[in-house]
Amino acid sequence: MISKKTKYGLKALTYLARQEKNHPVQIEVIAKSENISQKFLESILLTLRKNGFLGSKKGKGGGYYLLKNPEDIKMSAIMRILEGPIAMVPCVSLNFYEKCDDCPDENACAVHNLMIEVRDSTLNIFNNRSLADLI
Amino acid sequence: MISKKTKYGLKALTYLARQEKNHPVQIEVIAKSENISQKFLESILLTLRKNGFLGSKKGKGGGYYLLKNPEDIKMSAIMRILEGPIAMVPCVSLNFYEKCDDCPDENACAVHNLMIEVRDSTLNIFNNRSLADLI
DNA sequence: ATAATATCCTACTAAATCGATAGGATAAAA
DNA sequence: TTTTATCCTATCGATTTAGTAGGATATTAT
Repeated sequence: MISKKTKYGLKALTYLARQEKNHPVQIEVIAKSENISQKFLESILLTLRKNGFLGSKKGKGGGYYLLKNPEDIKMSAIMRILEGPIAMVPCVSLNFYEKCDDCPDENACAVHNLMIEVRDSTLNIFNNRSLADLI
Repeated sequence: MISKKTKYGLKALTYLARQEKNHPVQIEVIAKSENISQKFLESILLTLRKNGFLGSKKGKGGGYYLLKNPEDIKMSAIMRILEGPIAMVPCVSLNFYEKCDDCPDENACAVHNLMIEVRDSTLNIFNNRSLADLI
């Protein structure tokens, strides 16, 4: 299950992807349109900006806007920033790898190989879908 | 990410799948072999028994054993008992469906359709793999 | 009978995560 | 200089996670 943070972030990004490029949208507008707590969304958009997906403008007429074309923003990149690992176990994650405490040998772990398969199939989707596909 | 409960449960099930059928194994033996807290594993095996995957025997020579052949135990069934929904959002779950508070119309939700795709690809793996495939 | 063995069951707990909320600082535009 | 809107840090209640404690129950062996 993904967190609300991730879900709200995805909805906000698709909202922005539907706008004309470089036209900033205020947090309040997105929050109301998507039924999201404004303050919560504020923090989500902030992390998306800090990670290079969004630009922002302060003052009147300000807001957030996409920095790239929706076609050029891979779902896998978004998911990793918002949700973290795509894999179901840390020992199988490509970007957030961690060793399991209970496994002396990863390759001997039955769970390991199944989870690699799941990771690959999920990644195959997220790598081949862009923000443009969500609209 | 799956919980430790799920991971430990899977490891314990594969341990039992490697035994001769109907030969009970004590919690302690599995726990030590797989480096799992015995008390924690106890509660996991209990839920697996209550959900029809395992049988148990008390007293000396007792323990847990599989009730079906490993080939006949689908990964999807195990995952749903141990982890819950396979889907990434409740509104896309087949067995644990819940409506999203923020979505007036599911079919209009951009996230929804992507998550259906992910669910189907994951389910495709879990439905076509059995406990026997983990050994 | 009774002692030993191993599951059964309920309750509790510390730590982490989640989904926010509060309140002011900062920058840009009118 | 006022208004607007993002920026930033800190806090918080509720829930979940990963266990732990301790005894009740059932089975087997002596």
